[in-house]
Amino acid sequence: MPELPEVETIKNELAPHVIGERILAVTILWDKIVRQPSANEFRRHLVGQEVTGIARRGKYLLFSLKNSEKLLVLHLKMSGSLLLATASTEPPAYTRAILWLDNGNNIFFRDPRKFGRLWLVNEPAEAFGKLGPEPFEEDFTPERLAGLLQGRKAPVKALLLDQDLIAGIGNLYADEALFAAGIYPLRPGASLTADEVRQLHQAIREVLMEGIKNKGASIVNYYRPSGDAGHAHEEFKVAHRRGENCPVCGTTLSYIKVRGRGTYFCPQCQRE
DNA sequence: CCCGGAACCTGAAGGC
DNA sequence: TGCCTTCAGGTTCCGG
Repeated sequence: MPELPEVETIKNELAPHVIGERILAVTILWDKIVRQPSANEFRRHLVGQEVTGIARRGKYLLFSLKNSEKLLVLHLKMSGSLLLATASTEPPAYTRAILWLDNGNNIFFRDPRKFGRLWLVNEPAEAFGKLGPEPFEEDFTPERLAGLLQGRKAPVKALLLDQDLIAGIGNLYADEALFAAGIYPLRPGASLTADEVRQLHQAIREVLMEGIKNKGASIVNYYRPSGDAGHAHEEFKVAHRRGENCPVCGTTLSYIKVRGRGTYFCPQCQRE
């Protein structure tokens, strides 16, 4: 599913079609997609509201409304996408919810695996609790990263995926960042030197920035609101490149599982 | 608190 | 072809 660069792309490309538009109707095709409140209350509160803005926090999207203090919060999880369509377009297969807008730019929330969720909340924390710093905010410094890794025995890759520590990094960009920093994914968090932490900090920002520039990575189930693919995966060095060679040294890339997640790295450039 | 694994879902792809 | 296993970009819950 979308990680930070994909969610950022969706936000950017959705915004001009959605901000200032009124929600004429809400269709929920699978009730459990609405996490809070009930599907009925969710629908009732949103109908007639005007969308005034879209923001991203980590991998969450937040829609603000004109005549309500409440926020519409959304998470796409593994397989969700938001597709824009005109009123005449049929909802694609696996559409779980639809927002009908008064300019005909309806939003289809498509999600084959049914992991995605919607919330209507007074405070963002009701939807996502505690989230770590945004990678591009000023408060995310190398020192802050060092503090987050301090005393942690878990693999550094697992820590990068922990949204309580840093918001927005997912499985693909974690692999890319560790490769760019030359760090073996199973290294305990606390074992990184100050220099390695600095490199990792810079690598995180670089790979995420590159991902945004390329409009996200379309490996499975990621589409931009237009239905187009992103291009970030074409630039990936190791992520999801099983059996291929390291673009730096030519060594065959390794594949292991870290906390159940497929992990790609170069055994030569990222030594134990 | 920290850590690792299972659970939540469905479909596609690969091996035999 | 058919069947079985593995894999897929995430989060949450549960046990140690």
